[in-house]
Amino acid sequence: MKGERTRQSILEHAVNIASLEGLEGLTIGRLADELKMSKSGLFAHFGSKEELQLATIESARERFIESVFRPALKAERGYPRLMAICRGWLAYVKKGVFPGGCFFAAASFEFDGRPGPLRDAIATVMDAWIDSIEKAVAMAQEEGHLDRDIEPAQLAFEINALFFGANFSYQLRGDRKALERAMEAIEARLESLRIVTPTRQLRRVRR
Amino acid sequence: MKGERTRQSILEHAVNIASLEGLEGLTIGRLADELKMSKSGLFAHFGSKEELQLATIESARERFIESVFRPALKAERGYPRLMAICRGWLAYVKKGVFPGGCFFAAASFEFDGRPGPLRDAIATVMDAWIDSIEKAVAMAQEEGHLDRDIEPAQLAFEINALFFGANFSYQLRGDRKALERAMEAIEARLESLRIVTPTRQLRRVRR
DNA sequence: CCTACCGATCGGTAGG
DNA sequence: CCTACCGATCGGTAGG
Repeated sequence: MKGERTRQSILEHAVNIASLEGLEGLTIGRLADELKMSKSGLFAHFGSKEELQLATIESARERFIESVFRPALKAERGYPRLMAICRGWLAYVKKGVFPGGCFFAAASFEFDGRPGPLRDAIATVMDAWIDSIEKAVAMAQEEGHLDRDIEPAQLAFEINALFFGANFSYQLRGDRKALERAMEAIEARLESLRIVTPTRQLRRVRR
Repeated sequence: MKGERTRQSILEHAVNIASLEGLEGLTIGRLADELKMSKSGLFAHFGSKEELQLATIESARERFIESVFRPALKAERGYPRLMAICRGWLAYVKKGVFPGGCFFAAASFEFDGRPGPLRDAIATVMDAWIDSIEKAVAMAQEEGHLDRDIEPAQLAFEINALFFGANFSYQLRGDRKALERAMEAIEARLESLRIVTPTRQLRRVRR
């Protein structure tokens, strides 16, 4: 039990370091120092640096899901949930859920040229995430909220690109408007694909 | 003269390594090994690792400009040049001008959380690049090819986001359609802004 | 451009 | 969880 608590606090710290300095910039010595543990004591929790990195990715995945994906599931299927995902993602960057911006955007670019288990783990998380966006798009089409002509994979690609572009402009360029720019682009794109039924419009006007 | 040639060949190799493993993953020992030089012989060209990294960024910038920006200047001002920039960027990823995908996308995400001269150098290159896109948009508006209502900074943001999203999907996810998806999104967006029809204006005014 | 070094830090191990 | 250690590699220097 206590070992598990220690392990969790190590990983929370590891995720924060990695989001700023990269997963390769994460070193056991520094992590132990900052947590006032011995290197070997910390090391014993994982067995190898790669296992530590894999556990760090998994911890980051959980934090991401709790912060962005799970809250969005409270919104109604279809257009509202798709919008909740988008607003949630931008809010997650603004809130600084990871101190260095989106952990997975950084990890994706860090490992896209390095084959191995770390790259595979990151790709698996990202595949699942893009798939979640695609599913939200498909649901919006099924509910009759969104034009069926658009391929879910295409729209998911575009939405994710605007997320990454927002993270880039916000974190590197310090563009305070970056998150609003992304939202504006997403809204314009979704609006152009939206199917507004008369009943729905009436309900909106009355509200 | 000969020293300069050696320096250039060191930097070309350094750029390739850094595009795959990151600017921090670039080490003097490995670089010297692969170039069959002594560490200290290579080191003497730069004086410090940071100077090597800064020179690597500058070398990558030159390669990028020669590959993407300068060819696009041959296209006519306005819409054609803006399209040439977009096609050129996607072709540059497809051709593998840098073996690990876009050097500056990777460097941006690697250093956005690490203040210092390297981050500043990368930010300066990216600011200039985004500015080039903005200028191309503004010219297209001046030439009467593009709706003047769109803010150049907004459209440049969107185009760059689609570039980064394409690089991500292509490099990490291995999505062969990624570059076409980005082009499709860019074309759809530009097409929607291309000519201001009376109908469109009416709808806008009413809002 | 080289050989021969330096102290610091890396991931990891032995033994408790 | 610790101390005490290992070989390898890091950026960098001295001297030629």
